[in-house]
Amino acid sequence: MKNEDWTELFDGTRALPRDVRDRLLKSAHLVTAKEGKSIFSPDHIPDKLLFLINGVIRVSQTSENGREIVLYRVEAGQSCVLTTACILAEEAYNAEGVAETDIKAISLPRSEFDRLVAEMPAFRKFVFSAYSRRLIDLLRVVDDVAFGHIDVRLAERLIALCGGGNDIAVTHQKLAVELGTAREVISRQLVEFQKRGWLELSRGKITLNDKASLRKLSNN
Amino acid sequence: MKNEDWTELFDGTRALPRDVRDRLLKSAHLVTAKEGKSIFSPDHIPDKLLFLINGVIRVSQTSENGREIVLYRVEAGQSCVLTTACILAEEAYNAEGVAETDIKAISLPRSEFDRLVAEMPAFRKFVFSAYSRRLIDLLRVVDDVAFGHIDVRLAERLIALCGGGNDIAVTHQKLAVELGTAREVISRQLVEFQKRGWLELSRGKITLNDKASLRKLSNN
DNA sequence: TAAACTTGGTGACAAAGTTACAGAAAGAAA
DNA sequence: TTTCTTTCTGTAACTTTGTCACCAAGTTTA
Repeated sequence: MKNEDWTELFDGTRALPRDVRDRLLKSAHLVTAKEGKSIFSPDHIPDKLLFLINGVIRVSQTSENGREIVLYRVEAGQSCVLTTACILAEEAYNAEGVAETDIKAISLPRSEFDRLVAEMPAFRKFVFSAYSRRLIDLLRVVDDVAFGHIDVRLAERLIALCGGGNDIAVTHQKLAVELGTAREVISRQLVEFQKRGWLELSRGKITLNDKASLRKLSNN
Repeated sequence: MKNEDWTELFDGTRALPRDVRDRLLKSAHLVTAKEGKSIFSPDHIPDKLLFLINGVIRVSQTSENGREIVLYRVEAGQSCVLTTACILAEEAYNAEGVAETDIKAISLPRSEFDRLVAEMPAFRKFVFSAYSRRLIDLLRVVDDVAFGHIDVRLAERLIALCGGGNDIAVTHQKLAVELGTAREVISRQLVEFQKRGWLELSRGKITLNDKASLRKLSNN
């Protein structure tokens, strides 16, 4: 991307008056990160608000005994509010954001963030909207983990990850992290799906043969 | 409580200038609800911000198949932000807030809420603080449900619920809802604790005999 | 090529959730 | 009071999920 007007890309900034947007173009700056880079973690909480232009940030949580669960993903056009939330709260938490792809984002200083929230109703709405989005994402995770069945959740996730195509490049361990369970549980379930002819397994790759059945199991 | 200055009771309003507080005393009004009353639910989302003066609101989530889990509690001096969050997001969610005791609260109209967030840094900080508090509460719930062991979680909850004393007036079913599990699982675990001499069971009541052991199991 | 690491397969077992009842205690109705 | 009804608890059998231990095949590194 050329050095274009990124304020055009976000709901929260597109609606702002021209002079404010020009101010933003000066005060904020572009940051990039390679795939796999940690964007925030308990050790490293940035004091900026991130607006994601390109790529995906995967936010996950790791337990004491090392198991991990994916909470949600921040996609292009969205902002990463968990960090700003957690600057205020001084309680311990163990969520981490990792660049799932190479990413490009706008980094907005806290002072400017505060000022925008104060002065611009459109921006305020965007921020609150982002918060509620994440709250609801988490409600969904709680529901899934507490009450969901592993076969349904796995089918759901496979459909979500294939993205139009039929192949998914993913290890059983990665899928286990998606759902917050153990690798063996995923392997078992995948073999079961394979027996039903719904998919083919190979090292590091899953080929979906019968998306309809998977979709049916996952109720979408 | 007499018709006092409730703005003194909240972090978010105590720090405001006198004239703003006087304005609030006029625009907001006192609401009360009896124990057991539903404060908000998917069917009924109030468009006000609630400031809780007295009592406790229990926020829980119910699954399709009827099982339920307690997410967190809103206590006196806190505000109930989940509702405001969810007005914006149009996605479905199934959290409900129920008055766990008789409650007394201040109801602030949305317009006034917006204005305060815009104009008053102290209020803004309070609101963001409330959001992050809930986000972190939910992170904790996810961690517990996904990775926690039921004996540890139950011990923890028993210690939290006894509140200084030794008796807890609660049914096994209620405890199951606290942890998002089944009644039978709780019964089984309570019998185990009883065998170890940590507590006594009777209908609708649990008497803790050895809080130290429970506390040790729950790692606090 | 050999060694080290990653990925996946498997069996045995433990923990937690489900199903299906039964009986005791408390409260309401006759 | 006695009977009926509801609520609460106990329990056994079974299924699902999570854990542990270990091995084998593929991949990368030395």
